[in-house]
Parts: sequence; structure tokens; C-alpha cells
Amino acid sequence: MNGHPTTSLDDVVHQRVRLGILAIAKEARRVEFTFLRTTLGLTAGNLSQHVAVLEKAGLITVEKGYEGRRARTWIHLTKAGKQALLDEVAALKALIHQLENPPPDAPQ
Amino acid sequence: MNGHPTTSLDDVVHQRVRLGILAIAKEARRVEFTFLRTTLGLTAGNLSQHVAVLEKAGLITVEKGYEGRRARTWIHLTKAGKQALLDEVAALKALIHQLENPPPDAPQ
DNA sequence: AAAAGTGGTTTGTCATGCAAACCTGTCTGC
DNA sequence: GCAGACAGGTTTGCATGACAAACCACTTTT
Repeated sequence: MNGHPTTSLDDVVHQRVRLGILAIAKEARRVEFTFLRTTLGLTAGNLSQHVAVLEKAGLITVEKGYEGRRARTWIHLTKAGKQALLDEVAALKALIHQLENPPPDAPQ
Repeated sequence: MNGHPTTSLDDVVHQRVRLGILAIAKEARRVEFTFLRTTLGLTAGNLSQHVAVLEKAGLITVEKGYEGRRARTWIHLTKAGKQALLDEVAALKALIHQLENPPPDAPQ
């Protein structure tokens, strides 16, 4: 908890696209790959890679199956993923707080 | 303002180290290179590169001079830099708000 | 005047982000 | 029933990015 608030940000989580994935995944038990793709405005290739990074980091799990005859991929947030998201939010809040409550030694 | 909050994040600003630089630079009229280096826990080479990115983006200016006989480099936040930081914070707040006030259709 | 320190920049390397190309299977028209 | 369009992703290729090591210029110490 020492140093600047930004030093406690995790590079895996603190990334525009992945932060979006985690945030959306938190809202429901599972999220469709395609929903993420359109909501975040990504190409499938790009999303596929970010999903792989998050899965490798243990922050999400990936479920493959069928909806009728159509192949589907669903994303689930893990416990670790939920915690990582909370940590990120805590760090961001600390940063925002510091920005909005500057220490009184700022010379203009 | 459509899409997910994360889609309005700027990749130049939304980066751990650069966010730290901008946040610190906002606190004072100018900041020493070395202060940034130690506060953010970076190597000089790494910081030098991030400073170059921010300068090229017009978010900071770089002042070189002497303090006594010692070479010094100072960083100043520009108007655009201040605005970019405000935009980032606004987007982060929107994200945090959404995470803490989930829409009521979440099926557990 | 050699050595150690200060203050950074440039270089080299590996990781990352991204879209194009590709692959597997499905539906539709003919 | 099979050619072509479509759905749903994955893999590949490339350009950029992040990082530390090596380096450069100058200063202070011994």
C-alpha cells in the first residue's frame, strides 16, 4: 500500500478491453462471446486473445457448448477475477480521491 | 457516450505508468524527472520513453535546464493533459458507478 | 586523474494489441 | 445434395509498446 496508487494496478486487469470484459462478466453468471464482441466493439480475433489472457491468469473460465446446433462460447468470472476487479476499483478510487483532494503543499 | 464505459478510455492515458505521471504532474506546476522516477518505481529508461509518448501526444511539456551545475528535466502538464486526465477520471467514475449499481436484469 | 556518482537517452529484446486470413460447421437457394 | 453465404471463433503476421541494459555526458570525490 506504499507508493503511488497507480503502482498497485495490475497490468493484466488495468487494460481497456480486459477491464471491460471483467466488468461485463461480473453482471451475470455467464456472458456470450458475441455479446462481449459487439458491446465492446472488438473484432473476434482481438477478443479471443484477451479472453485467452484472462483465462490464463485465472480470472475467467471459458465454457464451450451449443445453443441448439450453434457453437457458443461463454465467459464466467472466477472468484479470483471478481477479487481482481475489486482490487482494480479500489486502486482507481484511491487515485481519483487523491486527484480530487490534493495535498495542501501544491504550489499552484 | 454510447457503448461500454471502457470504450471511451484513451489508450495513451489509460496506462499504469502514464496515468501516474499525469496524476503527479497535476499536483504542481512542474515535477522533476527523478521525483517521478522514484515515486513511480521506474528505471530512468522506462520513464524517459513514457515521457516521450506523453510529450508527443501534447499532454505534457518537457523543460530542460540546470539546478546549480546539475542537469535537470522537468515535466509540465498542458491544458490538453489536464483535460485528458479529467476525461479519464470521468470514464473511470462511470465504470465504477456501473459496477456498483448493476442493472436489475442480472440473472444471478 | 581515476573512480564513482548524477541524470538521463538510445538500443535491443521480448511481450502486447490488433486485424486479416483462415478454419469448422450451419443454413439457404437452386 | 451441393455451391455459396453465414455464424462463430482461432491462428497467424505485423506493427507497436513496455521494459531494462548499455551507453553518453558531465560532476564530484579521492
